[in-house]
Amino acid sequence: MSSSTGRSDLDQFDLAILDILQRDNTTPQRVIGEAVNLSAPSVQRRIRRLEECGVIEANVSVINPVSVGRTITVLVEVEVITETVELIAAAKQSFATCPQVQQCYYITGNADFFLVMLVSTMAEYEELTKTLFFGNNNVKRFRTTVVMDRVKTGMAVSRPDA
Amino acid sequence: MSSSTGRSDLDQFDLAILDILQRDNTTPQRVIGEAVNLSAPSVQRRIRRLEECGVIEANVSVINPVSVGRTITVLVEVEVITETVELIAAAKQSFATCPQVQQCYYITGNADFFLVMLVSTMAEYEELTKTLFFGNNNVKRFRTTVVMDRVKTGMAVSRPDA
DNA sequence: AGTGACGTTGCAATATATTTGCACGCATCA
DNA sequence: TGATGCGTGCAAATATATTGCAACGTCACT
Repeated sequence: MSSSTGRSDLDQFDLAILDILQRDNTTPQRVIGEAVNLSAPSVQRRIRRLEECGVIEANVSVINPVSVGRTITVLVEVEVITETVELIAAAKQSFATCPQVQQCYYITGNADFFLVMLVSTMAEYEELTKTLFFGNNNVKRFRTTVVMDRVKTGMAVSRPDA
Repeated sequence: MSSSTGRSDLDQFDLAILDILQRDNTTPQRVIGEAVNLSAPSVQRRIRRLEECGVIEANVSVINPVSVGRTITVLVEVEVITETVELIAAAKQSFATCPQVQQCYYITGNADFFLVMLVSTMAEYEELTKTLFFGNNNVKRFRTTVVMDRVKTGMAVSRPDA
């Protein structure tokens, strides 16, 4: 019952802790405790709870794509032909498992999918389109946009109130 | 000279470490060491180097937006009227500082910006459009798309080879 | 009001992880 | 050949995370 996060009664302490962890999750619990006025063990137990109930989904390092050669970010809007449950599931699967697809959203509106992709060269991207889009009978159309500036990136979620 | 990551000669050890850290950066150095065949101190020194040269940009917790009430993901394509350096910089600034804007890309093509936004209600979104788009004389047009399924999210970058 | 169950807290002790000092190995290059 | 630089592992030192425990508050029910 506590796998996907339904309701979570997060108090101000939890929210404050989450704010810090979203910025830097290597912050020592002692320091977090000082910041939120709680003891380190208390912080630790709250973090554990947040992890167990799925509020904290992951703890990750964010790396610079350029440093591993992924210099180009492209955005792709994909429109499919038929929207059956099976075909949509198959499309989700194929996009999600492609290493160059960093993010994939199933959307309303004209298009059906929106992808954020990281590639090393445009040649690599073109190659990918052959398998990902042209190779998929159910893809009607796709529109590619190249990113000039990654103005703001990340997974941070700001709290509704503050 | 080592602020923004230009060249980085990452060897197989570094890449293997980054793969692990991108999945779970709470993995003990000892465990990482066992996985990549290196001692814990060596792993630690490599991680420090990767952080110093900007390969590792951040260490963060990823939280479930729903758990803090941000239940709706919307994608927005924004087209501006005039593309002067100053006006573009101003737009970047206003998008980047908006808490509900999780990601912002400056793009080629018909539109000029692409935003990933997290909001609690559509009413909240509508309110935001008043300040962010309608309130900006330089915004010609914006197109809103609502996300039905966050199929794949995250900031992970897969290595070009493997 | 009294009482018991429950949940959370802080402190102190313990376990675990990170960081540093040091000597060694292995390249490159004069 | 010998000096230098860089990275390594081991072991010790340091810092951090985790757990046991007693105490406190809240709530429901007597």
